[in-house]
Amino acid sequence: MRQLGNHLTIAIVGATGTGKSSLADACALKLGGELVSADSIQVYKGMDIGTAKTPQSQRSVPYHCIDLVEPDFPFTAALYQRSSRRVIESLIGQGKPAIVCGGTGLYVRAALDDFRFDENRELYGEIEAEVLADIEDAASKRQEEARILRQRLTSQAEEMGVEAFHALLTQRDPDSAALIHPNNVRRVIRAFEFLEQGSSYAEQHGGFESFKSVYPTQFIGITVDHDVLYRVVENRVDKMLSSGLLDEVDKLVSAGYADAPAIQQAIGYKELIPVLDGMRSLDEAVAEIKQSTRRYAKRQRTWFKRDPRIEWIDATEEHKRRLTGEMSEAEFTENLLCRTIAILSERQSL
RNA sequence: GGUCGGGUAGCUCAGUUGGUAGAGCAGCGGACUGAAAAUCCGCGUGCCGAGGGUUCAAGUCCCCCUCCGACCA
Repeated sequence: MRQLGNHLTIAIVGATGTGKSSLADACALKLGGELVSADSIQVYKGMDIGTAKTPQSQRSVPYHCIDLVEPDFPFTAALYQRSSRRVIESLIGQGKPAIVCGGTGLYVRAALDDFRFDENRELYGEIEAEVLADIEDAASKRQEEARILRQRLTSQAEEMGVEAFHALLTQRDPDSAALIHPNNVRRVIRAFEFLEQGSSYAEQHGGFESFKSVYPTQFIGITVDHDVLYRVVENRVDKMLSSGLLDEVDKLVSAGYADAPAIQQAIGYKELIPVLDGMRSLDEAVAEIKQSTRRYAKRQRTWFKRDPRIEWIDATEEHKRRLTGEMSEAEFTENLLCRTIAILSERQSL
């Protein structure tokens, strides 16, 4: 079994709560590989319960791309690409499979696909660091400059109004403007940033539809019917709260991270800050967390659905049995692992 | 038991002088290359509580029944 996939990278994807993490851990153990997280929030230190990071005690193999930076660090998909690829390449060098596991679609593609963020490296400068701390260093070199540009564009958008701002983009770069809805100010800003670097949003966008991985990769996706997944997700949110999510948020706030973009964006964090301030009830916040999680799961589904490389495993029945207690966590994971291995064997015999 | 108010989309409600309905939220679908757990786009048929009446035409007026709420006994 060891040889099975030792030259192969494995990606395990799907919406939150489908059971990716436990499968990926078991899979990595079985294949003698290591785990590479593809999650935009798990990269932050101190955000553990709310991001459902696999607790240290339950990790069977080394985990990478987790706890990379402090919550106020402006992390990006490009930085993720650099750090994940460094790990994957090193694992390939050692003949160990990398198990890439996560729900952030963009990060999965950044790690594995021919996505280029580095056409204009000068934005952040060359990052050749071996150590993660150096990423922070290298990034901070141009960080200030990038922030000023983005601020300038943001206030320009506010002054002009979205329509005029988009019209300006149409003048400067009609191809890119055609791809972006005027109301999507963030992306219009992004398109101007490309122009500042002498590149273009439209140009980059061209590669989106071609699903070509840079490493030989087997994609495994887990699906679960909506109603079942929603029940799983709601249970999980309740569990997070009983395991101290509120305390975790409190700690982050005390550490001065209340306004950090990561916290302001992350489901389970942004909703609880007003609770700590006494501005809203816990019940209300919890209901909102569940709702945002459901919507998030939907967006993830939409993202992964269009990737033709993914081999889907439907885990609806297994989740149902887990909910009723008929099936244990271990049996659940074992079941998914068997099906994953079957897919890998089939691939290898081709 | 009586009086008044109300029963319209999953929820909260609009609905003008009668011309067979529309907002917000929820929900669903979609997009996505340096903020992505973010950002953005699209989608509204529902026995208008039941029955009867007036009318060419009733969510809208009349009668009756029923349910909910408030008040009076």
